[in-house]
Amino acid sequence: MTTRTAAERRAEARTAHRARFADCPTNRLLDRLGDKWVALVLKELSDGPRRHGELNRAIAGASQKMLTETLRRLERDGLLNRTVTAAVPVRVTYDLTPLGRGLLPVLAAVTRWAEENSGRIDAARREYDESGARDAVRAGSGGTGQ
Amino acid sequence: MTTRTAAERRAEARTAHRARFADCPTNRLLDRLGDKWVALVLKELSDGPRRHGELNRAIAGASQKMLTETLRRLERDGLLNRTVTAAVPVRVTYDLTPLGRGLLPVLAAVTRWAEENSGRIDAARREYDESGARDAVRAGSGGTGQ
DNA sequence: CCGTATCCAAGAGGATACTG
DNA sequence: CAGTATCCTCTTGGATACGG
Repeated sequence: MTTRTAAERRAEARTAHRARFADCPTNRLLDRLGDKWVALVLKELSDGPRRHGELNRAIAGASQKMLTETLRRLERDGLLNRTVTAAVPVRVTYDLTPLGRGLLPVLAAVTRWAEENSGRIDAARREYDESGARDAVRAGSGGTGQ
Repeated sequence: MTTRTAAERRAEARTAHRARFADCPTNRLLDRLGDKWVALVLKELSDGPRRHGELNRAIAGASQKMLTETLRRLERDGLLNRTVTAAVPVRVTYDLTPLGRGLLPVLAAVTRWAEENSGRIDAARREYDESGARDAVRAGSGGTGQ
């Protein structure tokens, strides 16, 4: 019985596609960058090393938990270094690795586009929300429809 | 009674920071780009218009619900157009607007960096996971600690 | 063919309190 | 100062079934 239902075949395709998806470098990166506080942390560190407390104050919106988790993930990915200096009280500094620094231009490109076009996006949203998107219905000749 | 506790002042700072955060163009864009299927949709449409069914097959990992939601959001943001041709069955095509097309180079920059550096990230992760991150503890002289 | 509605599981993110 | 632990909420995303 090699006969699988259409539903089964679709389910298989899903699984296969998702496996590839999880490995895709672009999506992995966008996933990280999409983490709520990653961009802010990278930006803050772009000026030089920062202590934990400094980051905590600069990125006041993040809970301490989220800040720590974000820093841990970035450290694990090799984007920043965490340096513990044994003193009382202990001093912990974070700074970007060369790898992390290499990401800054990419982030800058995102930022530039975002700032140049956020007005257009807002305008599009207003139009969409008002006009109920009752647009562009072109009369078709009733083709095959595939 | 203008005396607020430290906790209250921190809570206020949080709220204020989050308001600014929500308006930040960069974070809004990263938020969209972080949506699980946005990058793939944009990539697929970069070659030209696509029908709903074509996207559904090309991006087999996404559920129909997510695909539709993704497309709606992108349409609302003015990044793509949705064109309905009245026929039986109905034909719906999506294609990038100039605004959406302008985003492609940014996405390309992300993709390029990701592909060039995903190996380094994987290496960093392996090292981090193995060596338990018992690194870089430099002996301090017991300074002020701020 | 295209889309919507419903239901549901998993995870992200946050508040708070406590430790070295 | 820096970090951990706990608990809780809300959002994301997926499965499934139905409607135009």
